[in-house]
Amino acid sequence: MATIAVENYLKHTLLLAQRSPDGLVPMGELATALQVVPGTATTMVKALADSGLVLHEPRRGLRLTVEGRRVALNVLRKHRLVETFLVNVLKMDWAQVHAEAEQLEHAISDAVLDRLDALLGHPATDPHGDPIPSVEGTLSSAVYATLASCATKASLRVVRVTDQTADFLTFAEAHGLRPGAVAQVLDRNLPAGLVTLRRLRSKPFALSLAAAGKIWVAPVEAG
Amino acid sequence: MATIAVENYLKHTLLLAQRSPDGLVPMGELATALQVVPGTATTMVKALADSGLVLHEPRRGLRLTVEGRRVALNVLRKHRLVETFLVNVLKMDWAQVHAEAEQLEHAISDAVLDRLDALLGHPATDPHGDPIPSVEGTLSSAVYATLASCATKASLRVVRVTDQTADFLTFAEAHGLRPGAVAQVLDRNLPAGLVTLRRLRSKPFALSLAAAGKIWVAPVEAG
DNA sequence: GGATCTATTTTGATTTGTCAAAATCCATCC
DNA sequence: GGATGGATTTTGACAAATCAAAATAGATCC
Ligand SMILES: [Mn+2]
Ligand SMILES: [Mn+2]
Ligand SMILES: [Mn+2]
Ligand SMILES: [Mn+2]
Repeated sequence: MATIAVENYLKHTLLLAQRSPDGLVPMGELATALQVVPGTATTMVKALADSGLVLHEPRRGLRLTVEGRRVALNVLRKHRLVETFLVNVLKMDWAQVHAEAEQLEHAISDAVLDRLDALLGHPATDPHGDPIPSVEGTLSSAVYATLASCATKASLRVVRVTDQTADFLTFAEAHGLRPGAVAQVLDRNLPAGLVTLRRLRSKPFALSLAAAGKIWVAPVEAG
Repeated sequence: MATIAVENYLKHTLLLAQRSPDGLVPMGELATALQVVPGTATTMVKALADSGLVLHEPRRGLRLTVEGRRVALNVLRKHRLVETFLVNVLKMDWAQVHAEAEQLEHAISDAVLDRLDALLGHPATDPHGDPIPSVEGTLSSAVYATLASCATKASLRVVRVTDQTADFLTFAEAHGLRPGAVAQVLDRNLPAGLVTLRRLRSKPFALSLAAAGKIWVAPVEAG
């Protein structure tokens, strides 16, 4: 069985590999994500490579093997289903559940996972709009526009909020920016780095381009 | 924060101290319960004593400090509430949930614990009839008769099944011996070590005195 | 092409939790 | 009172995961 540390290394490797065309994850990015010093990541990655869970290309980075990806997807599925349970069933704050799931993802058996999945009605996404890997190991990689890149004036549906920090999620929540909400970009001022937004029947407000880029949106008529 | 190992040592110390009038737990019993060799338990207990969680009386045993007992009760509360959740909400087999809870008890935060407790309606006992410690840290120590010690012929209500092994629980379940069930002892043959039992409107069956001693019962009119 | 800078790796050490096996204590039994 | 035996402790070793700091490899920039 994979230890908690191994599960965390594999899960973060999967997440970092997503935004890298060749799936190669630099050692430094992995170390930062896991909050360890670079030397620790190197040591661990070599051990993971010995176990056949990753391929280590010295000085270039690492990538998951098929087996490593299988384990990582299972952990990610647990993480996101647990978050969904905590929000939908236990009614916890969506800003808190990431930290909780970070622990629970390692303690839940596959048997409990299946029951949770059924109880929740086999959800496709978690409370933040993050896709939940299927039991078979498929993970949606759909890419959307963001409030920093979308057309102005059009009505758009929020589909995903890609920042797990409690502060950002609390801010988003306060302005009604959760998956399902409808909003339109009134104005985008690139020199100032500001986006002005209005939710359906609410007062307009502004946020930075950096913050806007974390909110993914889709046309209202779709799905 | 206490590590998983520390939490397990404290929880098992609490459980073993329950059936010892002075609360002193011999090192060997603790080692057996935790499935480690005696030397490992000695080493760990000395570390726990340094942390102020137990008192170590060399060659005699150990006992929990007030702080150690507080931590142990919190872990036990998590264990038993998780078992209750797994059986009552996720409809899992009561023979499986002990092993699941053994992991989950270390991954659940106090915030999640409170929500679970509310969702379950603040239960007093878990699916096996084991008392759930209160948030304030009180734990019922009520002692009942067992099918090995109770009066014969009288109708009795099962209140607790004190063996967590899957085999025994599956056997008990198969004969309807779960908390709430009503049964009577038809006969007790001490030389043969056999107890003959009948549940309400069911065929009589026999089990060993050892097995009968694990089923706790109370008069039907009580509680 | 050589100096410089940065990411990565290596080295040596530490913490936590464990085992195997030897040493020791102490209660009990003649 | 001394021998015996079982429980406990000690000793030495090990695996997993980590850090601090030194060494190294590559890329980049004159
Ligand atoms: Mn985690
Ligand atoms: Mn999420
Ligand atoms: Mn446990
Ligand atoms: Mn129980």
